[in-house]
Amino acid sequence: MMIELNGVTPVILGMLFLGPRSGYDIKRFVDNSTRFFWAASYGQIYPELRRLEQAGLIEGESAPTGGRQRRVYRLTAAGKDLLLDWLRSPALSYELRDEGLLKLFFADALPREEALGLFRTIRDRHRAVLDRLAEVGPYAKERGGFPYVVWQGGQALHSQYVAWCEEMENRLSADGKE
Amino acid sequence: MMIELNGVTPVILGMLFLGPRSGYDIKRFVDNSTRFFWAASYGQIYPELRRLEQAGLIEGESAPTGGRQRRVYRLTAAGKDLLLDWLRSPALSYELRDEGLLKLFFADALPREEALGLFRTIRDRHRAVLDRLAEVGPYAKERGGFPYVVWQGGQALHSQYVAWCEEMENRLSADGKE
DNA sequence: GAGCCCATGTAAGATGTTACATGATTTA
DNA sequence: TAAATCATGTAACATCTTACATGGGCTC
Repeated sequence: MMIELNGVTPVILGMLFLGPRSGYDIKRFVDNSTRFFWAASYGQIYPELRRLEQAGLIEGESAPTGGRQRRVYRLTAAGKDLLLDWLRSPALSYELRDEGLLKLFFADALPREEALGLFRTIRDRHRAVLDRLAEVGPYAKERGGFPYVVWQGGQALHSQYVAWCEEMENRLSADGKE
Repeated sequence: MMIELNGVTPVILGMLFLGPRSGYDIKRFVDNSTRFFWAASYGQIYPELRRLEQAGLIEGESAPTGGRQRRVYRLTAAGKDLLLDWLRSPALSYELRDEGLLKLFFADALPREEALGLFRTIRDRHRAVLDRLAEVGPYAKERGGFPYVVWQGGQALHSQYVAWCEEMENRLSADGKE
């Protein structure tokens, strides 16, 4: 019953709460949803599926597609309990690793024109994220519920980045100095 | 001359561009500045300082405080060049790991009241970040330049999180459903 | 003189990504 | 029939954090 949670545990429990899935399905779904704020790789997913099954938190069933092997997992009652425990736990980690902001932080080393160019580069990066979000938007909307709420949050967040870059570039271009 | 850049390389080059510093100084400065979007630990900093010195990108000088050993590094011309190369490189990684959004994503598993409570928890987390930012604000402002620009960006970003949480909680409380 | 800060450093472990291996099925 | 996709899995690698060891100096 006592099981250590690692980075991928809640993702798997949560994804299986949304419905039975294979490891492959989980990976694909993650890449179109939580990927924007929480990634997961095969190297984490497959070993963890077996660990969680051994602990009785999920149950796997062979469900081949033709001759193609496939193992679909579903959440057990114990697994649902653990998901709820995690959702109710006070811990809320937050880690950001943003090379754009890091470059901007040291941009005084660059000639001013190039430094201001960073705003455009960063803006474009977040536009690309917005494009990606727009691609998955229809699925998020169709699904509804909290996943769609979070999708809207992502839009707001990256739109804010874009707006901030444009505002800052304009402001700093206007002044000779900041 | 050919040297691999790792996660801590640009931080060290950038910090030494801002002025000569010891490893300890770098760590302390990072924790009050880039930490918000780019962390660095002793386990990365000290080995990297030696590697960069061997490569001729930085130069260390013993500068003890009384009998207390201390080694202060400064950027060489080659180091400055590498910093500029990095600043001009097109790559801009971005990774977010936000347990708050992850919980929100799976919040349909919770009773509605508790799910809405997540907005308050997340909001408080970002208020705490804003408090931390406010603490270092005076130093950022005094320093000015791009570090201060980035500090303002951090404020905008986390204020946006706070505002979004409050807006969403109100909106979803108003509807019986979303 | 106890406890905290300065200062350097590393070992061990946790974590995560990448790339590949395998093999079946579907699509062009 | 070649290429893409489905599907599982792991080994090797890269990365990063934590905790500790060491020792001097400062403050109460």
